[in-house]
Amino acid sequence: MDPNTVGFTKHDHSHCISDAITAADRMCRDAGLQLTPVRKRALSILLEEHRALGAYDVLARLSEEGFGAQPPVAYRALDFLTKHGLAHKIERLNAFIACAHPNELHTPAFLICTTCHAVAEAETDPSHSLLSQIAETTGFTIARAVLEAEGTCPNCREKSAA
Amino acid sequence: MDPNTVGFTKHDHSHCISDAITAADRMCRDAGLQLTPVRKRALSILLEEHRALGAYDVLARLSEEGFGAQPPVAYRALDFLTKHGLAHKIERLNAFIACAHPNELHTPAFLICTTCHAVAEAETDPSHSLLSQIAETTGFTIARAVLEAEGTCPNCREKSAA
DNA sequence: GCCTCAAACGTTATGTTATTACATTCTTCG
DNA sequence: CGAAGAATGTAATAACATAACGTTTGAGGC
Ligand SMILES: [Zn+2]
Ligand SMILES: [Zn+2]
Ligand SMILES: [Zn+2]
Ligand SMILES: [Zn+2]
Repeated sequence: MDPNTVGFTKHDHSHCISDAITAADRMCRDAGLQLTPVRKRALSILLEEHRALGAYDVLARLSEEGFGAQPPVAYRALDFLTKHGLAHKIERLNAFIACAHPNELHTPAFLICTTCHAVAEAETDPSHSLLSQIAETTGFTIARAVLEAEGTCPNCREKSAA
Repeated sequence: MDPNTVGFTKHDHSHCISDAITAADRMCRDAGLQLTPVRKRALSILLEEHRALGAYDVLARLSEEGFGAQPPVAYRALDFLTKHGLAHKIERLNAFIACAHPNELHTPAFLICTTCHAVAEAETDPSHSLLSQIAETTGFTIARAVLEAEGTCPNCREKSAA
């Protein structure tokens, strides 16, 4: 697996935001979805931070910029983004993060560093996953999977060893 | 995998509660832990229901029975139970469920039926898991994993087909 | 058995996350 | 244009969770 896939590495952040927005724009156009100003701004806020943000964090920034100030403003935008694969909810944190692999259909897995609070999104092969196997043997049909691991990222591990 | 492992099947419920309580009693004694009345009752409430209960559901039943009526009463009991492997938190539901495999050290995986709200706990082999593999290739150290799948259980699938 | 101290418990208060309900505006399309 | 549905805004409330502090209890040392 490409380490970059997993997000604990440095990268060209200025480009990654604009690229993601462009991709989202095109995806929505192609799918007949409305990437409205609030929704687009909510996505760019998540992209800028590059970490998991609570709905109220997003809301605060949206309302500063003239959008509505009530919770549904943030929750609706985030619902749209998560529904269409542009963002994901990290259940363990009750927080949201921009998708690192849009376009591609995927079952994301997240690695959450409890020290620096970085969150990396890894791609998984759904057909080989543990849950799929369990589901197969029991007759359960999976609609959505949550795969999240908490622990220490390589960077923090290194620092604590030093 | 034994289908019973996974909890969508019928079973001898009267025994499963008392057995689990007995096992918990012994486990706590052996480990030098105090399975106090609130904690024991919280566990039996989870066992009786055999599904995921919110902390406030547990609290309501505890307070009816003369225990404290404030949220920390429930949260503290549930924290104890989850910390020592007698119960688990289902992150997707913000709810708690009695462990189906106490004693054994395990990384539980849950199958959540969105129709009947049953929750089954399956055992996993941590070393073979997807997350472990990802972690290994990226240098991430996993402390705790959340594996939850939402979908349709065999019973509900059958009914909807009929 | 008695004392000490940490753990457990109870309560008040508050913080955080999320939804319901309803009025208004914008878009789409015939 | 006009109807229908989607998107937005706001107010109110529900649901989930923790902080802080005083009191009780009981495990473990003497
Ligand atoms: Zn970036
Ligand atoms: Zn880290
Ligand atoms: Zn378990
Ligand atoms: Zn079901």
